[in-house]
This record gives sequence, C-alpha cells and structure tokens, in this order.
Amino acid sequence: MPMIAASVFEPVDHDSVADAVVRQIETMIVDGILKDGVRLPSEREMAEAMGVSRPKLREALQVLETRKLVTVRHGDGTFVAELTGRAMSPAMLELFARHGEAFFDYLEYRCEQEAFASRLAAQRATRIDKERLEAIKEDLKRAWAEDDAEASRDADFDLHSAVVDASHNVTLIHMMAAVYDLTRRGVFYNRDLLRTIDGSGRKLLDQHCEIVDSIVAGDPVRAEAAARAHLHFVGESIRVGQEQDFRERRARMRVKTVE
Amino acid sequence: MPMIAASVFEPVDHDSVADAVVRQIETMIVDGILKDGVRLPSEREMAEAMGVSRPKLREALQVLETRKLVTVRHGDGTFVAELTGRAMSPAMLELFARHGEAFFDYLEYRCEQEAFASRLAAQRATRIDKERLEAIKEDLKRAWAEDDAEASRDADFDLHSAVVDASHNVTLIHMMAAVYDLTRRGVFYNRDLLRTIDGSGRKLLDQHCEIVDSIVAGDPVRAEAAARAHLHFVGESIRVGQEQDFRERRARMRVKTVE
DNA sequence: CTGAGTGATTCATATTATTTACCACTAAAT
DNA sequence: ATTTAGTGGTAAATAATATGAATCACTCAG
Repeated sequence: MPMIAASVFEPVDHDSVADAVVRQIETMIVDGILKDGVRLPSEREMAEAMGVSRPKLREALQVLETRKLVTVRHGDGTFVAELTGRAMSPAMLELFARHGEAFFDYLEYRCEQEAFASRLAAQRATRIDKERLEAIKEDLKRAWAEDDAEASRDADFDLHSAVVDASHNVTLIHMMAAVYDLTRRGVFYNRDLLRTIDGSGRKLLDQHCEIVDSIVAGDPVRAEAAARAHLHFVGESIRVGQEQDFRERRARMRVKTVE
Repeated sequence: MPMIAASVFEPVDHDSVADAVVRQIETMIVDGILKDGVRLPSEREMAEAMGVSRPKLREALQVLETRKLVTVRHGDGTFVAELTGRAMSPAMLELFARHGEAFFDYLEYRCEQEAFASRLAAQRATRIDKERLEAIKEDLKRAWAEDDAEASRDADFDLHSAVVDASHNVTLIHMMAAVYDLTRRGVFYNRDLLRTIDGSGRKLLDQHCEIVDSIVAGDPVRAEAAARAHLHFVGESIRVGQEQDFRERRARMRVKTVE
C-alpha cells in the first residue's frame, strides 16, 4: 500500500486573531475603503463590529502603527495615515506588495501613468533629455550584451526615471519616484520573472529601445503605444512566472511523496 | 474630520486550528500531492509535521471523513478516499468548487475533454444522435427567444451531455456525467456570469449552434474548434464576472463609508 | 497467539483570547 | 479655566481553545 512520508506535510499556516485583524484592515486600505486621514471608529466599536476583543484589536492597531498605516492619538482617536497625498508613501507601496491581489491594480495604474509620461515626453523632451535617453539606451545595450543583470536593472530604472523627468510634469515625477524606488528594491516583484517568456532578454531590450526611439522621434502616439506594450509584457511575464512558480512548487511536493 | 461608521467593519474571518488543517489537506488533494487510495502517515506523525496537537488533527480528519475525502479505519490507518477512478466523485468535484484556484484547472481539463468529445462526435454521431442534437438546438433557440433562463440552462446541459454521448466513448461519458451534474446544480459557477460579456446571450447561443452544426456536418476540426472557443468564452466570462463582482463589492464598501 | 503498529478517548495543563474595571489624555462645551 | 464625555492605555480575572500525555481498543503481520 503506497504511503505518504510525513515530511510532505508542512506546518499549518494558522493566524492569531490579531494577525487576521491586521490583514483585514490592510485589505480595506488597499481597496480604498479606508481613505487617508479618516478617523476610525472607536476601539470599542471596531472590536465589537469585527467580533474580537479590545486587547486583540489594540494589538493589531499597534502592528499597523508600526507599519505607518495608522496613527493612534491618546484621548483623540485612531486615524488612517496620510498614505498617498502627492506621492504614495513607502508604507502604502509596501502594503500593495504584501497584498497580491492589489498588485495587478498597481500595474494597471502604473501602465496608465507611464503611457501618459511617455506621451508627454515625446511632446516635451528637451535636447538634454534626449541625450540622456540615448545614453541610457547605450547602457541598456551594453548591459544586455554583457549579460549583466545588475547593470541592466540600474539602466532600466534610469530609463523609466528619465522618461518621467522628460514629461516635465512635476506631479507625475513625484508620484512615480517612490514607485520606481520600490520597484528597484524588488519590493513588487523579482525582476527575474521578466525572463519567463523572454529567456534572452532581447524582447525587453527591444521594448526599452522602442520607448527611447519614439520619444527621441517626437512621436507621442508611438511613445504611448511602446510604453503600454512594455507594461503589458511586464504584467504577462509576472503572471506567467507566478503560475509557473506555483506549478513547480506543487510538482516538488508531488515528487516528495515518492521519495 | 471624516469618520468611518463601525458598520463598515465586518467580523474577522478567523479560522480554528482544525479548519486550517482541513484547508491544507484539501489543498494537497486538489494539487495532486495526496493521491487516491494512499495511506496517510500516522496521526502522531502528521500532527507533529503540521505543528498541531493530535486531538485537533483528529478533529480535522473527522471533517474530511464527513466530506468523503478520507477514510479512517480503527487500528489500520487513514487513507485518501477513492476520488477519481473512472469518474470524479461528487466529493472531489465539490472540493474543486471550494478551492477557487483549482477551478480554472478544472475548466482547462474540461475544455480538453469537450474538445475531444466534440471531435469524436463529429466523426461518430449516428443519425439518431444528430436528430437529438438538432432537437436540442431548437430548444436552445426557443429558450433564448423566450428569455427563459431555466429552459436555457436545461438545454445547455442536454447539449453537452448529447455531445459526449455522441462521442460513443464510454469512459468519457462516465467521466463527464458527474461534471455535468454538478455544473447543472451551479456548484462550479453561477450561470448568470455567462452574461457578463454577452448581455443578450446571443453569443452563447451562436456558440452552441456552431457546435451542433459542425457535428451534424461531420467536421471534426470545426467541432473541436467550436468546443474550444465555447469553453474559452465560458472561462473568460467567469473571470471577468468574478472581477466585476469583486469590484462591485469593494465599491459598495466604499459607498458604505459615506452613509 | 503475540506484539507493534494504528486509531479512539479522556483528562490535566498551557496558551490564547475575552471580559471587565479602572486610569490617563484630549477636545468640545460651558 | 473648568468640566464632561469621549478617546486610548493598562492590568487582571475568566473563558475558550489548543496542547500534551496517558491509556484503551482494533488490526494485521510475523
């Protein structure tokens, strides 16, 4: 009779009450239900509504305060922190990264912003902007030719920053600065996932070059299309990559049963 | 200062230890890690591996036994039930329905089976089969013309059963019988979701008619393509429908904050 | 028939969570 | 400036859940 080894069974992922509360409040923030600056109901009311005890709710609020998602003021109340304003706070962006289902919303948003930035850049790029973009294009090519992942990542980041800078829209520049910083630190996704459907990285390079070329050519329609195609490719790579990772993990578990 | 009403906060979804164990073991079954008939490790070993106490593991195994997913034999051991064999057991199919991430695997599998069935049906349908299919086609048209959701659902089920019957592959007939029964009972998805991107239902009708016409015409390639297109449409409708439902729920929660 | 494994039951103990009471701060009303 | 009613903050008793351990009953291989 075939028998399963005990090692196939992993420790159960069982949350405490406080953890569950943290997750639910974070989800409400991500979903836009709890907006910046609003005051939460009193601890007594929230605890009752959520069906947990006040000490446990307080424990959760403490975690949220540590993550800079809420502000607690003795004798006054509990408030959702200012998370977006002119630019998304790191706390908010890290929250998005933690909540997988929000990630594709973020990507959809970013696609729209980068299409917008590329269109403006094609219209407004100065000679200096264009020179900067051409120089980054050479960096990208060199990084690809040398298969230098780190240089490639840096150049990627430089390109997107340069495009936004070339849009000359101050609000956009501020809004996207934090996004790029966290993308660069790998908070949103492992950049290796971009190799999922583009093993050689050639496609990624071509897309980056097309963005530069269309901005330098002063073609807003082409620049916007290039940005959208690129972000679509990024989204697709991540989705397919995550699915493959998931299938591989399941396959490894199955293999484990016959060891 | 804007304030959120307490009613926006819902009771936290917090599992007991036993519930968490149930979910994890069910996931292992869905993922194919725990296969039919295999013997699980002893309760003592499983409890230790999963990091829970034996009484709590036993509580979980009792739930799984009630759901007919495992068989427990005093003095012998605990076994994964025979869930698939020649046809998927209702227990297995209900398990798939409970585990959302498995649903699209199921749909992918069903797409392949129905494409296979349609191809065979186009090759093997007898005169009686064809007459039956044509009669069902008329039922579908009438149900659509009269906007009769129940008649439409019944005719839909009849069609898929008739196609599989016309394949004259006994294994396939048995395998799909339980699938159709549960689909009919709405275990897998609410059929209303099919109206998400096809408000009038015309597209669905056209696809059903194309399946019938291609089988009656004896064209296996066309029949297979028609089945695949149909199942692709079903998958897409469900996916978009679920996304819309999700967005609507979030929007309702946001509206709730300003009441 | 025996022994070593399995599941089954029960109970004492530990941990987590709830309930309750009271303290300290804040801000609006007087 | 004071008062009051709200808020958050702390602590302890109690309840609920979970763990750990001991023992019983069944099964099957040797």
